Amino acid sequence: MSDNNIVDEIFNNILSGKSLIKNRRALTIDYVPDKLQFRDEETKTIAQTLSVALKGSRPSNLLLFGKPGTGKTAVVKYVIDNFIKKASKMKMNIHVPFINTKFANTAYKVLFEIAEDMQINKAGKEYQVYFTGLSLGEATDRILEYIKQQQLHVILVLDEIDSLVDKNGDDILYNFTRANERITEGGFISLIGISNSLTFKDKLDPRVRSSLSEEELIFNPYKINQLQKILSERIVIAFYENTVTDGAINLCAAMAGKENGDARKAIDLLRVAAEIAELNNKDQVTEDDIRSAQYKIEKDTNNEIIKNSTTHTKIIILAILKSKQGNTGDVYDIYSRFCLQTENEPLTQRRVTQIISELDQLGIITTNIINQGRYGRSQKIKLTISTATIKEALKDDVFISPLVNLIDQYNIENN
DNA sequence: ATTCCACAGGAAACAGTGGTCC
DNA sequence: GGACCACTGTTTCCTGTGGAAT
Repeated sequence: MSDNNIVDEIFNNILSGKSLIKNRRALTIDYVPDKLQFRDEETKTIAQTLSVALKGSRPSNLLLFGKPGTGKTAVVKYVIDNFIKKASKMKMNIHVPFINTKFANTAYKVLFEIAEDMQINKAGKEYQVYFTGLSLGEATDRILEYIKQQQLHVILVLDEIDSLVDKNGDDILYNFTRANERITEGGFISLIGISNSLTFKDKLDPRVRSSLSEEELIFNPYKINQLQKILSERIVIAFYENTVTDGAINLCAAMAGKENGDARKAIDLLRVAAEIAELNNKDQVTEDDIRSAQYKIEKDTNNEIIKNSTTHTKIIILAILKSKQGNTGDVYDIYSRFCLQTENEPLTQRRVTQIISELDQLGIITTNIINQGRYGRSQKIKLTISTATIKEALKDDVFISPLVNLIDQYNIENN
């Protein structure tokens, strides 16, 4: 069969094939349903806190904790959507910049995003926060001055606040929790922090901690039966009738339940499974499709991570692959040799340790600290992905592919 | 009880880059 | 055009760790 026929077949299959999904947006991360399940108490608390703050024209800060996919962001977005509608009816002057600090990952980027979101950058040159060039102090001053002049009520939402503080410290939070002392008349800023880490608070300056966590909410992970209900409800919105089997829903909930009760993951798994079923021209999403989806998501994620890594990270991955002992020293030796072979200046051991720990966080490898007494302390490093995945991801990298061939030779010699 | 190994990982500093301001 | 600013990736320096060896 020629390539053209394969393309034709796939094209025809997809276009003429049965569609299982009727509302794709309902299966994306940004979708906020009309009614949120199992989070009534949390919704009430946030709405109450904000209502009281707006009624009394005074700030009120909130801190939300919970593992990924426990509905923190969805609940906040849900409350805020309703708030904005209400406020515009009542002609209240409120602004709600929603900043994901995983993307706006420096203090300055957060300030820039706030200015963009509140359209401060269109308000006049004296308030403008440029993409770069200003000092942090000047950028903060301009935003606060604008809030003061316009007498705005601002509810600043910082999503993934823990990653911002990890990287940049809590200076920006300090500035904003203290800002109201400077905006004495008219406007004010309330802060809602959303954190994936429960220990995040310990990293804060005591003054920031006390004012930021006036009110705290913990989002517990969803249980498997709750995930089943969430999925069932979402399926009604997103899928045509009878297109997802009960078995598929149960397996999907069980898989996501095992990983911290992550509802986002459950919905994502379902979406990919449905796409696989559609591609195969099936009438229903079954358990097999869920399993295939799980495999595809893992494979695609790892492939993307490796492909987009720097040359040094790629060489380190290959060094781990080649290392027999799998300890830091051995991996560093092999890495240094690989660098010489590819005419790269090797990084220091300190930096390599850092990269290894980053790979651990990404789930590409696992590390275990082992103590060998007199023979020191080291990490046992193991790859969690297959050699085939690594080779597939690196095959198009002209600088690295000679090393991949070298690993192949090594494997043949050792078999 | 003390020494020693082989690191882990925090803190600070630095270089290079890309931007604005005056 | 030079001063100034922030960001990223890195190096340098340093302290801490825990169990085997002495």
